[in-house]
Amino acid sequence: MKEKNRNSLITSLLLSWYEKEGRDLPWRETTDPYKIWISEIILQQTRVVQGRDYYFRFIERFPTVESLAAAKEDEVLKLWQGLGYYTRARNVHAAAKQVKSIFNGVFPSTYSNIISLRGVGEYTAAAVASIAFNEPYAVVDGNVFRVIARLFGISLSIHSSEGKKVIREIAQSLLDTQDPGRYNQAVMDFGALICTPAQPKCIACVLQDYCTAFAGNRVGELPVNDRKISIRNRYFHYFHILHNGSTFLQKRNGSDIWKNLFEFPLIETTLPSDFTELEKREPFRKLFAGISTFSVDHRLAIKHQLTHQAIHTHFYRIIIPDEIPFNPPKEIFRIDDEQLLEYPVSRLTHKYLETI
DNA sequence: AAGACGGGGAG
DNA sequence: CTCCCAGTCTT
Repeated sequence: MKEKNRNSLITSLLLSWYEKEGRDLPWRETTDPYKIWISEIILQQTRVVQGRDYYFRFIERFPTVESLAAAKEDEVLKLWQGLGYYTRARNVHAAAKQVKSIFNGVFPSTYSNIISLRGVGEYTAAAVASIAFNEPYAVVDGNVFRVIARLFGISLSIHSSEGKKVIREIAQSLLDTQDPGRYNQAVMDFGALICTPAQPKCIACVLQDYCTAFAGNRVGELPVNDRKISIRNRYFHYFHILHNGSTFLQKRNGSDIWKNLFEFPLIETTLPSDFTELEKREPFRKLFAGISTFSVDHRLAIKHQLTHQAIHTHFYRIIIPDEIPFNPPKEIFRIDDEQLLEYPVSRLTHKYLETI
């Protein structure tokens, strides 16, 4: 019973803190489940400041789930350009079509139906179900993990299934079932503003007296994150080809990075490579088959640092004389320069386009 | 259970 | 440079 009192005290302190100090976020002004869903997808692994403008643009272009379902994937990706994790854009589009075909165009109103949508996992389903439909599901995101691990002194890794299970159970036990949506947003704001990853504001914390980590001087050690990421080096050599007043693009596919985004013809190597060395490679000969004379101009070198890979990139501008016929492999298509900006591209390719 | 998936900001 | 952000999906 002591435990129960402590938990309900924590919950009410969290709620009264949120009442005074909670953030003013645009998607909190709506009760439209579609818009709340979009905001939750955009905010996956993404800071509020980074996603905010994307949310406005997305909602303006696609104000309803029907409008999104009717869109072309390229346009959805174009709106997502620069935000990262492009699977979210493809999934959100696919999910809108699911809503249309499976739920008659009406956004589903229960946790189990919401989680059946593409790209919606436990977190997003709990968030939308609680905020838009008042369903009693506690969210567990990075903030919640940190807040609960510290409050309750949980030393289990946040990547272990046991750790996830324990945190999820505590989160659910803290939930205010009268207003689950408000409670969920309160914990997340608390994690984002007070119980931050680095230099948490313990001095100003209303839960200080109830925090196991604070009492044991372990705030800096929790939550336990034993993830070790290795960074892979990759070498991309892009060719901005000019021929007869047009240029050339291709679409990325497979299960690699930037799936379904566009880019210039590319040769990837596992080791650093200069142009002279590239010319000797089979992919280069295949790309420029029959082209004996062309001019080469090294335009840009960029190291693009991502979470799991470092992409060392060179952009070359290749000018092929107009009188020489150029017939690249079929996956590479010809476009006019003015059309270049209509295609969704990675941040990396966009940086190059900004220089020309 | 472990990796892959982006980009940016903070320290 | 490392860490991590309103996570999800694939292997």
